[in-house]
Amino acid sequence: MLKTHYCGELKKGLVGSKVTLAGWVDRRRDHGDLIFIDLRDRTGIAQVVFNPQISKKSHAVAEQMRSEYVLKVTGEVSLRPSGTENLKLPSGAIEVIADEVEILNTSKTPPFYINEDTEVDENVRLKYRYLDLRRERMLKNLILRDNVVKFVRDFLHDKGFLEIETPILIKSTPEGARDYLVPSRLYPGQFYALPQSPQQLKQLLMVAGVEKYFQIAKCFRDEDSRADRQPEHTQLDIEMSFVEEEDILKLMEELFTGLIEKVKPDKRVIKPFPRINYKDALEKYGSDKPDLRFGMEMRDLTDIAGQSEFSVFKKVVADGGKIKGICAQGCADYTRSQLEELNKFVQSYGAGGLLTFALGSAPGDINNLTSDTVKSVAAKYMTLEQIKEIGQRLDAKLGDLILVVAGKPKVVDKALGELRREMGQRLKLADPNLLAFAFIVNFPLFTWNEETKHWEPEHHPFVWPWPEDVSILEKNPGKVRAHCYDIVCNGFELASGSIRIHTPELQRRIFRFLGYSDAEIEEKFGGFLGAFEYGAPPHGGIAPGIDRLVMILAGESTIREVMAFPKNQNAVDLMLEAPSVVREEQLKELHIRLRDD
RNA sequence: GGCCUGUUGGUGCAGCGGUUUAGCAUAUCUCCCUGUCACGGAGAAGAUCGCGGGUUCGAAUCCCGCACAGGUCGCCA
Repeated sequence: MLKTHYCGELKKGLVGSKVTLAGWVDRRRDHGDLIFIDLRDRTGIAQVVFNPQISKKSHAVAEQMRSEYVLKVTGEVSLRPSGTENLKLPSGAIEVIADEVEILNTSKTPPFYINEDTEVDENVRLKYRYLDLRRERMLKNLILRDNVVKFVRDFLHDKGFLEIETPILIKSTPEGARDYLVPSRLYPGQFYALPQSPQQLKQLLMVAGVEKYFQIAKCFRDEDSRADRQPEHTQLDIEMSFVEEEDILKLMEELFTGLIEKVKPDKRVIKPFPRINYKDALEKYGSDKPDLRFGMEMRDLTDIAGQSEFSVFKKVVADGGKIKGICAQGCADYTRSQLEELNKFVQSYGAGGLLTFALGSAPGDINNLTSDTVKSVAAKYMTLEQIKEIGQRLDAKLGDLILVVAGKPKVVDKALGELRREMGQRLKLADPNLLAFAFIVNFPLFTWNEETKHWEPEHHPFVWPWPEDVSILEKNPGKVRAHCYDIVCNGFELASGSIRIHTPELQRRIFRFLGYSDAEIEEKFGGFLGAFEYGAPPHGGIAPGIDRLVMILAGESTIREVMAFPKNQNAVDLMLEAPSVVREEQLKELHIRLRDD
């Protein structure tokens, strides 16, 4: 090794000993005769002093040093003269008096600050990601991610899980997201697909008798990116045989609570994780991934508001719609332009508009509400009693603002749910140190797609329906319940899993119901179903997203901040400049001719 | 594909129709400095204000189009 110690290791105990450090120039402070260098490596920063009276030669070298130069320094660890200690640095009580130094490499002036935590344009950061990762924030995120993955591996190994790799080149299947395809050289016109997840493979491992499997698995989906979605992401893929839903949930709760305790002990977790029915989540929060760090639950007001003379409400009720509201505490003083902003907000989610009731001006009991202190366009078409009743249902007080959306049930839930999220953020209702985990359970097996006019799997086609519902599978598909569960945390879907179908008959029946012909089933899933003829055990699993988990733990707002080399929103790697054109010979080998359209 | 936001020296920001010769901070370069730690001091260099059109006597500033980026809807079993 070119070094005997790491910068972050230097402690008072080493005073008097000779050490050799190697790292990067974080900062140089040149006092003419005396030069201080903050030397940085992965573990931290150590101050190196170049004194011409100790070594004229080293001092001359130090005069040439610039930010990010790579150095090897040898010298004695010394206590700093009293009064010059730096309490901000862990190594601030000591310094290294350099007597030998070598510049291992020079550096151009970096395009942005490595040694300061300032916002830098993400294009520039991604282009120079190798420099961006030198910054403390990124290094911390990489270390956190390593800690998370290590904990998970140890935890699952202790529980008897086998870590098994599955291939990256697999078969394209219908359903789900758009596949990334890889052309086959040996088979003209044929393609591999990159896995959207190792779903079928892990089920086949259960048929193989592995019983407890996990993998830190790369997954690929050729869909548009978001703050929490990238073309490739990492899942903790888990599958177990002879389990019931309860076993998986218990395991996950133990994993996550243990993990937080170990890697983020400063975060608060509510135990046990609440379990919320899918239907209730939509009803109360308008989302299947609610942020449970704050309340502000939605309440149905259709029965009250529908009684009023307000034409908007009457029409919505006549059309079979519903009317729901939330209560924003202390927001009765919102200005017209603030309200208009919120109106636009709900409209962007398809709602006709937002109806507001400002309840008085000063805080007080809702029963003291008077008609002249209610501000709302609907007020004159409603009785004071009706407005009070709405307020009571939403636990509102005087001084609060009631926000109401009316329309088609799905649109109301979506728009008001997003508004709840937005208001929670504006009012800073969510405790940043709280991790509000919850299980979302009792999903329906199918969901009706209005556009294709088909029933589609709510989750995926391998989910085990409740046995007592199997008889109504074809007759009343919307009523079939699924052994399917999500883990949500702070408004993000962190994991998704299910107990799987393990008999070929039922699996075929589901495929047929979803509209596949027997020939298609054979072609797309023949191998998979064949395996199930040979004693497939009951099994199930779950797959938490590592990127999202680490993002939440790191307090970051995009998963790009916890990935070493992410792509931008348009799926471009700005550093490698991928994707790129390839040589004509490569295309020829792959039997590919480009279309020009 | 739709909607919203942004684009000003290397980086971060200000300027939002007229003494602006585009300002500030920081980085960079030169010189000075033996106890700094976001060292300090003096000086220098560095920008056709994303691109293209238009309005105007006059545009970084107003309008239109385009590009790029971010957020989001659609999409994401």
